[in-house]
Amino acid sequence: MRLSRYFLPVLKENPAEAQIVSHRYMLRAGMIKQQAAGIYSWLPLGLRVLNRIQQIVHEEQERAGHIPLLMPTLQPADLWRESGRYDDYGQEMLRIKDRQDREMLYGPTNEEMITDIFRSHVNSYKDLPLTLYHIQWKFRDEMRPRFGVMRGREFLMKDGYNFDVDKASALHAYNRHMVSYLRTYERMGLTAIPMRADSGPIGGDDTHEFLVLASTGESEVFFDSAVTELKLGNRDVDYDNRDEVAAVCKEFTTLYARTDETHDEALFNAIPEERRKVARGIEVGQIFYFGTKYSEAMGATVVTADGSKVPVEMGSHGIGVSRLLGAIIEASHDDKGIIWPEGVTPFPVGIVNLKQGDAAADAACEGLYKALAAKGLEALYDDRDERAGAKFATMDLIGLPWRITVGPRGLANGVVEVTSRRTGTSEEMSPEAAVARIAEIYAGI
RNA sequence: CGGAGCGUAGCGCAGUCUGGUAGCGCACCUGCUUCGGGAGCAGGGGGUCGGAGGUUCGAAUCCUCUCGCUCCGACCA
Repeated sequence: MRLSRYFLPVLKENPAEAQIVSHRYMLRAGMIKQQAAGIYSWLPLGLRVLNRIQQIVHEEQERAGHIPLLMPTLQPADLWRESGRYDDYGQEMLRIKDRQDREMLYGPTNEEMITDIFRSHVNSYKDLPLTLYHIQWKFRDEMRPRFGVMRGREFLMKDGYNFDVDKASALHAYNRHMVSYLRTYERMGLTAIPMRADSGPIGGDDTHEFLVLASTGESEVFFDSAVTELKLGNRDVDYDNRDEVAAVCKEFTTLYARTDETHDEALFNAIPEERRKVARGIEVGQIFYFGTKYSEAMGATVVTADGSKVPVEMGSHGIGVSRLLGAIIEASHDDKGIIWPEGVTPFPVGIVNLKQGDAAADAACEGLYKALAAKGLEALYDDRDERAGAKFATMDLIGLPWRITVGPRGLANGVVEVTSRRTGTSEEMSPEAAVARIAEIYAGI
């Protein structure tokens, strides 16, 4: 993408309404525009990151054997009357009437609807296990939206629902989700710690929240510092192997890590003092096992091998997709702007032409741009007629992890500069070597 | 929903207390110079001061109502 033809409305000054760093940078980098309290338009740069995150979520869900579908944002009230939640949900649910005076709602979650889909089409234990998920906009009419996309009223969420014939199978689905989530967050450059959580109004027995440590987090968390060292890495987990999946879960949930809801002072104090940490965290996901709460209420049953009819065992599992943008920025930025991890960056690399209009510089930039494109890497080429300082400032703000700087001075020696946004270190090399370097960095991503 | 603030040009703000017909910086447009970390000079365009009503010769400024947004708290992906 050539910046001169792109739509990237960056702001030099901090908008007054933005109090936390991720909100400020998302506004300043031209990623979002607020339309009402907790409701945002996604501008091109923000949409690119949102799409990257969605793609990673999809890939990891499908790797775990979960099936994507898409349910609507609007739902009929009657479905929610079956579970009893139409009355329970309260003011947070946005209720609407259509022209026929039918009661509708803008979905805050989809347990009822997915259960309806399931009961309409599945009757036998032979069709299980089944996990269906979607990534869809939700609306919760929060009392107090805040912090930009971190607590919006309209937000994009991945929500998945497992259907299993018995509790052991459902718990395997729960574990499968935990492992797939660990991998998902790691691919986004995040350390998200699963913490034993409180089940809240959705109800259920087993539940973990995934928290990203950040000083601006809304939850207080207590943990053994050793949990932050755990990494899933590239290990090849067989998602169908119950013991293997359970072992990974055990590895990641044995050390103490809890939110203030479930914190146990006595257990916490048993941790060696130097590893005892109290911090704040951003909740970026949650997994639940809730058994037959919805299947019983809504008549979602299957016939088992012995011919009896049982309500299916269920769980639901969510990732706050739009919130992740904020969480990633909170976890990865400096005083100049955002620092995107390679996995989610809107563009893999930026090209800065220090002297637009200089024949050699222009030609070298065009050459780099095309050579990168040929390797499947779309660079953001700053071809504006701006001074070097302005171009650097823009690149630093929007946070592309790698920058290739091209100027007449370097070209006279046959070199361009490759700079890491994270470390700030630069290395001179030929344009061909620069392309190869960037391609190598993104080879596994 | 309780508490506290704020709405003046695209953005950041001053002006409001003490009423006299709107200003600064950035951004934008034109020209010249400049050009490896948000350039300089000169010129220019842009605002029914959130909205409605009221007081007054006169309202951004005083009064009433209203809408919106932000922050703290209780609730939440």
